[in-house]
Amino acid sequence: MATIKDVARMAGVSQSTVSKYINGGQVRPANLESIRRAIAALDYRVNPFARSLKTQRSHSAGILLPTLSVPFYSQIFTALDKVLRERGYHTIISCYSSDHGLERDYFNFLVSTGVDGLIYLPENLTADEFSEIIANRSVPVVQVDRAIPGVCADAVLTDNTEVSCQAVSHLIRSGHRRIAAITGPGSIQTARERIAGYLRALEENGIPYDDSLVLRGELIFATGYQGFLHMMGLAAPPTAIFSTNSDITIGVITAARERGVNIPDDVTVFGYDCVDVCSMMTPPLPVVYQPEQEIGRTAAQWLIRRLEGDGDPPRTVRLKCSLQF
Amino acid sequence: MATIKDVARMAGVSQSTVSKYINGGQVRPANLESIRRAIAALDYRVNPFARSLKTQRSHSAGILLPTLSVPFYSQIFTALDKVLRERGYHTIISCYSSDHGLERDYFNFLVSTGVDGLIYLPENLTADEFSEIIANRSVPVVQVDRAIPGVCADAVLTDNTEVSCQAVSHLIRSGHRRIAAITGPGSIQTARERIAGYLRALEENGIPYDDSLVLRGELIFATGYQGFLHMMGLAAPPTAIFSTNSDITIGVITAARERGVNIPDDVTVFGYDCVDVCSMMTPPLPVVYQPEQEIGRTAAQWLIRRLEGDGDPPRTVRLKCSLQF
DNA sequence: CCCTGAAAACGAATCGTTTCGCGCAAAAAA
DNA sequence: TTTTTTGCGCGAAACGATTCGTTTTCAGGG
Repeated sequence: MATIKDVARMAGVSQSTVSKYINGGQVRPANLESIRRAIAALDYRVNPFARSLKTQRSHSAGILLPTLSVPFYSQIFTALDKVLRERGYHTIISCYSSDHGLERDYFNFLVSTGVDGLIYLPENLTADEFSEIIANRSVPVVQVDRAIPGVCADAVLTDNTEVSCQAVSHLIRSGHRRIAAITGPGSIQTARERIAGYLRALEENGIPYDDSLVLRGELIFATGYQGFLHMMGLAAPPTAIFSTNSDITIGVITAARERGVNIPDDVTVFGYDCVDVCSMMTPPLPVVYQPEQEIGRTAAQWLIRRLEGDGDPPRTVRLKCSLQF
Repeated sequence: MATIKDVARMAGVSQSTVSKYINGGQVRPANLESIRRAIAALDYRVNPFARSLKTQRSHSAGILLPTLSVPFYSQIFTALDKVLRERGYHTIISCYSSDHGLERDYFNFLVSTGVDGLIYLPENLTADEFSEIIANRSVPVVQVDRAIPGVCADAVLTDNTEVSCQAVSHLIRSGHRRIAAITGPGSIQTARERIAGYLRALEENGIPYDDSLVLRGELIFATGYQGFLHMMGLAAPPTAIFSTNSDITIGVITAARERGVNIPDDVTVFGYDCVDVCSMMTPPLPVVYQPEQEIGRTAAQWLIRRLEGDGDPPRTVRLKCSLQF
């Protein structure tokens, strides 16, 4: 492989001039041409490792999230990636499968890999673990969808509580009084917020809270599937279910189909995410739409700002979700 | 940031000894302990750039694919990533949005980024473009799901023709004679193969081929949606539709719902991929299941083998798909 | 007590860039 | 023409690890 030295020799200039050429500095037209030719002749390409060693930058951003198998996350990623790429960054991705140990390890690994910055969708990490890994390293982090309490870093979130309240209120207006909620574990911020919205809607409408109608579990198919069976087995089953995650929703619907329970005649289901799947149901499922594109774009833009040296105090934004019928 | 030099000084040994310690060589117990302490005291971490410059390896694998928004791809990625991570590689991902220009650019970019190897799901690149980018660089490439004709590299594929033939034969056995196929553009290998299977099934069952029943378009929602409307508008509409992609299937079903066409009473739909979504339909959609896990795992394992120096001639495997009712 | 040989430490060179200060020459101002 | 400015090229010193050939260390045997 040819090096910058070879190019310099062949072009009859010094290394520094070639370097300047490569990085867009001023070079005399005559030299410019001979360097161009030498590079072409030698098929020279910059060695990224040497460059990074010198600059201490890799032009890469780490993305740490639970999984890409959930459309909500993969959509966010797609939007992220587009923006980052346009700015010359590539993305190093890590999925920790909702495993606390892996989450910590990958976070660590990612940081020591030399990423310039990090976009992070947290789940189990504590503020202490976070600080310990980041230590006195200068790696900007943008949190997405959830924020670790006590961590000092940007966060791009959604208005879970607000939109959940709207969704449940909508069910109440449609005449439902016994409304179940199937959601993620209490350790996950978004799950807590969505339940908070659910509770607020009940309260605002004077409906007493029934503990047996709220179910928490992992954010997976089985939670919805079994949750549905559980709810239908109650002495007084709900007439509507607020399902706060796409996998859970698919589980709920599959269980209903297998049991011959008709949606929405026998029980109404309100979903979250994966709008296209919900809208292909007969009739379409009402659903909470989250602005994945905007979330991803915003997070990427914020990270880039930090990478360009913005030292302002961390900020948080709550993007608006909407109901889709 | 502390360097290996600082550690050496504090521990009272030479750099090379510290290096040996880090990389798991033999070190005298006394030194071992003092190095350990120095590293902890200084919070020293290996500088990945310096290491890579020296070794010319980054311990990273590039993944180049059309998008992660399609479950089939994201599932493959998930499986890939797991295997690679376990072996200490991180993954740099690039989605080219089915755009020929981006595909070429990102391929180039990825290679010049310094990845050790590449897992590649190709779409538009020609063998010439491929060779020009790879040139005399020693970056092993494993192709996935599709293979560029004339390119000399490993390929992990599925038996598209075979399973498509089975699917269509199944429809025929159920009494269908007018079966439509909605599929990807002819430029995509898998689309061609699936149509080949469709044709073989017709032929084996003595059903004449009707050109108006085969529709090619992009692998997106709109193709299915409009394809469905088109088919139903024919003078003699089909009684079954073989839909060879998940987004297309969702489009087909949405269009059917909006038009009040009942599936499967009015028209039968046979899907491809996204088994969980298909199985939540009432009744479940029959569907071709592709072994995403196995595809991803195999590709990752093959790449690792190459990275470990395996110089055998390239191989190709066709993994078996199955029908799911 | 010395010698021997293997194990481990050493020091310097190297990987391929970028950067910094200096100097020269040509263009602009006097 | 002389002086000042400006524009570019040059050479050498980093960046922080690994590696290689050589020297030191230290048991154990004679």
